[in-house]
Amino acid sequence: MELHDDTEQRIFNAAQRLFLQKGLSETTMQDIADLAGISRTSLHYYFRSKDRLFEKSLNNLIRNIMPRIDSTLAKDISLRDKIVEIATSYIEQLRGNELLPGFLIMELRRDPQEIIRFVFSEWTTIDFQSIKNQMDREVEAGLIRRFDISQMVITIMGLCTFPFICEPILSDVFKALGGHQTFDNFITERKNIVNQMLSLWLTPSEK
Amino acid sequence: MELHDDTEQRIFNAAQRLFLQKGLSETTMQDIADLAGISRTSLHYYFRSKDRLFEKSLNNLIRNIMPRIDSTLAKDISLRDKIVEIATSYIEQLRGNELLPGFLIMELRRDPQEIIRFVFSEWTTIDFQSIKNQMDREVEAGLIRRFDISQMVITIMGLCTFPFICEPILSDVFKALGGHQTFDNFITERKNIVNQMLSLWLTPSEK
DNA sequence: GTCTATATTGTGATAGAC
DNA sequence: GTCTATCACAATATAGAC
Repeated sequence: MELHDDTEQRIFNAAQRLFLQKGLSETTMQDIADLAGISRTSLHYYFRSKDRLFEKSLNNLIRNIMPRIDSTLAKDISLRDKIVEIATSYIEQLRGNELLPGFLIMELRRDPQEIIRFVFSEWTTIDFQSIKNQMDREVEAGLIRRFDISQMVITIMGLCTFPFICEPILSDVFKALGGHQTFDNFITERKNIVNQMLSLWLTPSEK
Repeated sequence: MELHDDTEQRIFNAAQRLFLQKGLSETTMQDIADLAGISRTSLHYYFRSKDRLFEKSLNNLIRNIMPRIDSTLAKDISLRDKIVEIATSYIEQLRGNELLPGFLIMELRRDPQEIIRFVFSEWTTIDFQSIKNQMDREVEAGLIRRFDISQMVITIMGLCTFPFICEPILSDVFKALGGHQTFDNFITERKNIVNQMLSLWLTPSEK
């Protein structure tokens, strides 16, 4: 991301923030111009159209949306430990990007193909075969329960992202349920729960 | 829902379907008129404005969005069995309403207050105190692990809704991961997984 | 590079003929 | 009730002065 000058960067930051919060169609060029402190028409000088500006924002935002798993998968630890580490570090990753999961889902509804293309480009570096091999070995050795990778991906994403998706209403839910936690505490506790749930589930049942 | 005549019903159905698919701002009165087979201006005769039409659609759609839990909670079974039954029957409930979870999340981003009001109106019938009492008794008896109700709600919603949210891209994911399942099989299998995960997690660890 | 002025289109809404 | 004609307005985008 080498942007030519300061103004261009300011516009880009403003656009990203607004798209992230409100999505494409609810964000107007006027909104972006106001936040960037520039006149509406000048946006077109830097970015030809709203669509091009959005596309650039999307490409930048979407990079933080998937769990970073390569380094964990490369470690020499059990598959169960890898999965738990992926999930908990994903929660940590989302902590600084609370709005990303909701944004992803809005995009997924608006243009599923766009998301598919991105997800696949992320997955080219992942060696699924070696995951399956490790699974075979550890199932054989009675260390882990066999699982379907698609289901695992959906499970992890659901467990980790859903609190962030619900963040706008969570503080009211806490009140209703008699609790008095902060969102931050909730997320910290969440890491433990996800850790436990995945560990227990992946442990093979003793016959 | 007693609607005056057939045309009004047709409009209402068209509007609901489009709002569900594309959300409020991406749906135009023209879209609705086309799908209902009527001229654009005639919509205003039946429903004063787009906002009123959307509000009526929302009130109707949102009723199927939360798990139906009252009858399960009233049963004379263990708390663990109640939770598992709530989750699995929720998945079954969503089967006929695949688009609802995504719609809920779009709404939640557009107008969180609206969703909060609705969730609370749904929860007035729930006796949280009796859940807590049952939990106390069963924790005492070593039958269940103590859990936080907010976390449980988020866990169940995340596990159950996320496959439906991802439905538009799931068939491509199956291909990429070498699987060849249908979405329907995936959901059936999902019920087992959610059942297992919740059961295992709620079982107290033996010391 | 940045602005003012303007073109163009799409959308929600109303008035009035039939 | 349903349509045609029209209004009002907001939003993207372009042209051209400076």
